[in-house]
Amino acid sequence: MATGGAVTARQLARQLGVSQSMVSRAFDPATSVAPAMRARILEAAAALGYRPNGIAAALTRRRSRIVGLVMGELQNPFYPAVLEQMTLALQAAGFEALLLTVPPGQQADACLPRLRQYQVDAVVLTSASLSSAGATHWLGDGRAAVLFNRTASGATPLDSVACDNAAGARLAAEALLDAGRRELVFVAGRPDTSTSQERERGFLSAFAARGLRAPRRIAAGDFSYEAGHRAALQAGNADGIFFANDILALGGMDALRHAAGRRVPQDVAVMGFDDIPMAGWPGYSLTTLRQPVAAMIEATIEILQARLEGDRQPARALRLPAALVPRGSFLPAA
Amino acid sequence: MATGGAVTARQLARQLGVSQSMVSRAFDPATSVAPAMRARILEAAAALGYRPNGIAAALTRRRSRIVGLVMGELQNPFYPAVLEQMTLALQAAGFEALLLTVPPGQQADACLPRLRQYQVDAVVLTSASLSSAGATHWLGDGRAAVLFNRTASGATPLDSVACDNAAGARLAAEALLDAGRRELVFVAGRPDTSTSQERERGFLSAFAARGLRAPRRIAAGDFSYEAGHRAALQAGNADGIFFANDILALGGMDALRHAAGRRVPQDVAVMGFDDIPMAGWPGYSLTTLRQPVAAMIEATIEILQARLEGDRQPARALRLPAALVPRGSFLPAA
DNA sequence: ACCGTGATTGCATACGGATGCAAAAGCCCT
DNA sequence: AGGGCTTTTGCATCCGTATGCAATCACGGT
Repeated sequence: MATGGAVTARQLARQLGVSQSMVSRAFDPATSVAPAMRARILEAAAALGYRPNGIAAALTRRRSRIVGLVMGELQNPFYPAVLEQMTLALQAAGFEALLLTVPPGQQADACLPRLRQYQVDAVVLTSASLSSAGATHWLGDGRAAVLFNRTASGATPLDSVACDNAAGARLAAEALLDAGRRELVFVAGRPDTSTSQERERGFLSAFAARGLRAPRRIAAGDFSYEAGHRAALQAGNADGIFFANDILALGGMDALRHAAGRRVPQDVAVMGFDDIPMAGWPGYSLTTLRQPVAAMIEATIEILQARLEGDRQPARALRLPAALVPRGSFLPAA
Repeated sequence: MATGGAVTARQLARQLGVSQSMVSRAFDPATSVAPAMRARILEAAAALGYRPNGIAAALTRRRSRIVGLVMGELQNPFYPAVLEQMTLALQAAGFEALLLTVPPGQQADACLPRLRQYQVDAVVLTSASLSSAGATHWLGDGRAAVLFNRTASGATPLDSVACDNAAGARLAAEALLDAGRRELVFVAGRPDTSTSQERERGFLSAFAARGLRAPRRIAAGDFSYEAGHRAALQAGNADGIFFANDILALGGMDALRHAAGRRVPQDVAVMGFDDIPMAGWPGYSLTTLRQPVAAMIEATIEILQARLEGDRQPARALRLPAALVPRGSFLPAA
């Protein structure tokens, strides 16, 4: 805290000959203060550099306006942009973001005590999840929690915001099938993630709808470049591969071209999911499905605020549509 | 804060028949409490899920144990790993990380009031900087600040931790020259960053030392893939290009290969700086200089702690050596 | 058994603001 | 001018913990 020369509300008040409460109220737009008085206080505050002590305010208000941001998978290039936009959006909504990192694939439960200790109002779990017990306990305290880019498993009572992975993956399958590709392969990522599962389900559903037999499935095991690379080497003579995300697809493309000697897209069409920045690089030019990140973040924050204001509706799983981004790694029939 | 069912020190104390102060002291390893008493309290605390309220503690202790992490350039793939390791290291040192984002190239001064309001103990500025006035004011409050991967400009009294950009860049120049490359080009990034400036200086110094005329310089203007791509297209028939960082180099390589029809490394050797994950991908296999990220983070935190404990020495600019990572985009003579 | 000394413990208060409640001040209308 | 109301304002108190100070305790030495 190091309250070096920090001016306090009392000092400001004394100097103005008013009570400390008035200073406090002047900063709360919801309370009624005579306009002249408020102006006088705010002006003096600006002059002296006074700003209410957020820590002290949190103590009495019993709300810290701090949101915990729990990130798994930071090394996936999809997330830096999310992180950046998310912190900006939180700031715009009047929150601060406390950043926690969780080893990929691990439950975020271990972070809860620390978040609780710092009286965080809410958590956004990005590619991380919470045990059902952890979630219930957390929510029971009147705190909020939203899963971002994950959906709650089973009966875990958590709100979630994600893109419609299944529908997006189905678009991918349909585009590949419409282009006449028949030897298709799905490369799965981390098996315990809702993203990988939903994308697989959506991809398969297109085959079922057309009465085609299910495509081959290769388990990459992980959402990494290396895993995609390894997986692609097992794809044999497939003429189309849909990877559960872009980073897998990039590894896969490199393997296909440099190790397997196959041409993309002539010999094999490649599609990914997320639309990370590198997907657009000319060296890859990866056809993919774009997640509506900005809209997802906006929705996340709206849910958060509603919950903090006491919304007690049952948890919702919000899904926003993914958009097909055609690029050189596979040009869908127009 | 939402202190739902949160147990307070008083409740715990009452239940144990001791005073609230004892509970407080039991959690502070520095105070002397009868071992049996401490054990009893900690045990009961664990049973009831009590943890001291960090917000309240911050208020009395006048230290929040929160560190502001100001990030510019999050879209540069060098930073996610930094961010991840930094938060983990901060956590290990008993701090929480408050994440703020700053538009690239902008001073971080605008964040200070918000950080001050939340009584942050210290700031780590990663690829962002502070005006001299802002720094002085901040430090004057008894708070700490460390620049990471930047060095303070002019008389700004800030500690900084960075890798030895000049020495690293000189290594690059020497390797290229030793391999007989003569038509060299330096591609600069954001002109107002210490990283770009120091790398340029180091690169040039090798030429001066050998009595060679300075290499050509192309200003990319920015540390982005696109900027690197554009810059490379102006490189003409250079036989070696050193880009101010990896992301520029990747854009450059793609431009050289796909747009300029030049082979890397046969026609033109390419080197970057940072060693981001993609530099190791087979499609690029970029020879680069690796920043000692782990050591840099460790040093950052040590400085932070020393300053918070009252260290008043003049600001230091710590530099850790970068290591040459030879890859396919240019194989230095052994 | 008594005193001195250092280790434990409890008491009271402070940290900086928010807020319920009651007093004070305006305001409108008759 | 006076009564009934609505705003404004000040007072007092509380949020949950840390900590200086004084009281209490345990224990060794004589």
